[in-house]
Amino acid sequence: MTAMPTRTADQQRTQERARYDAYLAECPARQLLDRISDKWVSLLLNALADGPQRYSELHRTVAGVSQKMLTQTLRTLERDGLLTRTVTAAVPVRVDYALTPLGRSLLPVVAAVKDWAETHIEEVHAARRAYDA
Amino acid sequence: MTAMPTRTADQQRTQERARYDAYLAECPARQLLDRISDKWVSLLLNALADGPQRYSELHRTVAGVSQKMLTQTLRTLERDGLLTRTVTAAVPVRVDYALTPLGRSLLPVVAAVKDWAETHIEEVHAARRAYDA
DNA sequence: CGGGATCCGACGGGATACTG
DNA sequence: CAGTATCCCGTCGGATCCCG
Repeated sequence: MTAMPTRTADQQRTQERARYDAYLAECPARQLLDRISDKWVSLLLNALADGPQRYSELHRTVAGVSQKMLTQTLRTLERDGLLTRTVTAAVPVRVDYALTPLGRSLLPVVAAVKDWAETHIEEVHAARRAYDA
Repeated sequence: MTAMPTRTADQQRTQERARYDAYLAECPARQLLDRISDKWVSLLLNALADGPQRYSELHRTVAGVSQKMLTQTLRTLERDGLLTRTVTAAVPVRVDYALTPLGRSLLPVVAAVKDWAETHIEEVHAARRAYDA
């Protein structure tokens, strides 16, 4: 019995992929992309850019979002320190959301994405038409 | 029988959400975000930033990606005019991928995201720790 | 070497109903 | 008003096998 490799090539690749996944999980850029690429995050950030808004106001401003996703998205943004949640005890209750300085510092990044998109989207569409033909 | 509204409030909201979804589908910024937020897109863009690479090279460079997703992602990027696919007839076949000027113009945007992430990720992590406590 | 085709499990997210 | 809880279905993406 000679020195057989303990792991097959497949097992090695699986392991490497696991390690790469772990690396990506730590990668700051990856984490931020996962955040702002969320369907509702950039919409909410922009909605709050002009000042604080109540839950129901946000629900109206970002008309397409469901209650579940609105709440869930706001929670994660609060957890990440990008916005604050202020509860005013009253009847009925009042909850205001506002950007933190950290959240506000993210606006230019979102704007950069938006700018590239609006400048080059027509080229992309043209490329698609050409490709599909 | 008085003037009853034909649609209930629920139906109206459903319609509005449909309209909003349609609006988002057309929104350039949304489309771009959907692209670059794809798990592998920014990785591939960066991998090709230093010059063209073959399929197998990309497969090794971006170690975590599966064949399926690598091919699929490259196809959509090609369709969007962000990179080119060059087949060299030979045995075995050789396929090279390279960024187009349009794809290259996207690099600064990805870099902006990366910069914010690396600068502020620690604040985000701190905020999470505080929130979880 | 560079894919295409197929199957299938996980999960993201909408709809709905209920609550302090 | 501002949520929470549950169900449920569609899609994404990995695994696997096959091909020119």
